[in-house]
Amino acid sequence: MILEEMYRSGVRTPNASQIQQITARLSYYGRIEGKNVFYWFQNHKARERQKLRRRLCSHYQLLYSTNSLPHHQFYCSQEAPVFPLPLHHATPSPFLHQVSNSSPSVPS
Amino acid sequence: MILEEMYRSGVRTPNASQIQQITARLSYYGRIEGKNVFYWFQNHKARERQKLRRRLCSHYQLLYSTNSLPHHQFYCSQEAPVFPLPLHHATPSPFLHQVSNSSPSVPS
DNA sequence: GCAAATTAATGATTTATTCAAG
DNA sequence: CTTGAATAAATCATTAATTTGC
Repeated sequence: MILEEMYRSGVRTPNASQIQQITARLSYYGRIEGKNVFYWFQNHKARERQKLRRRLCSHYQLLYSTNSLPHHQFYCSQEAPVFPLPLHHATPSPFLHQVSNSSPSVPS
Repeated sequence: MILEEMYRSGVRTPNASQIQQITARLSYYGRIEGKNVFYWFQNHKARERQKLRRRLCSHYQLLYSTNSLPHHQFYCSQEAPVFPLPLHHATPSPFLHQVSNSSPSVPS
């Protein structure tokens, strides 16, 4: 419960000193080592991502099968949205505009 | 997924004809233009760097607090790789074993 | 009820990848 | 181009839950 609370409040990859603290706190309840805390966060983070990915996956499969929509933005990790969406519409930003203008090597 | 596969296999700044090819391939799944592919690679490259920088940054913070090593000595420093952790049983991998011996920073 | 068998969850280890430094 | 370090992803191993046949 303590670890999940920490995870919920944003802890993902605690550094050595954080791990120290957490371990100290948990050791009240029984024998535990820093590596156990380390592994817990590794595994928990990975498995949360996995769950999210599965959810999105089935969602997009659904969309795909019903609407023939492309399933862009397949999964997003907490800190880094991975697949950007194709822009289907209008008005590129000035910067983008400039890039595309000065770069005929990247045609539409 | 396709783009990440390409990125993983080394594509970073595709040239015009590469972008053309990629765009053609992706257009199977929906509307997409060359600039979207171009931007994707720009952004993905940048964000991967960002992530790494964050990681290194927190690592440096840690070292500072524990060892007071200057940045440029860090990678050469003999002691103080931080993670992976000690194994307690059976034939640990050479890698982990070596690290755990030299890494007191996340003790049990 | 109650073990054996099966499935799910969790802990631990290995592998693959990323960027930057040399 | 190679190497080091961090760590995400995949996998292996073990423990907990659940199901099944009696």
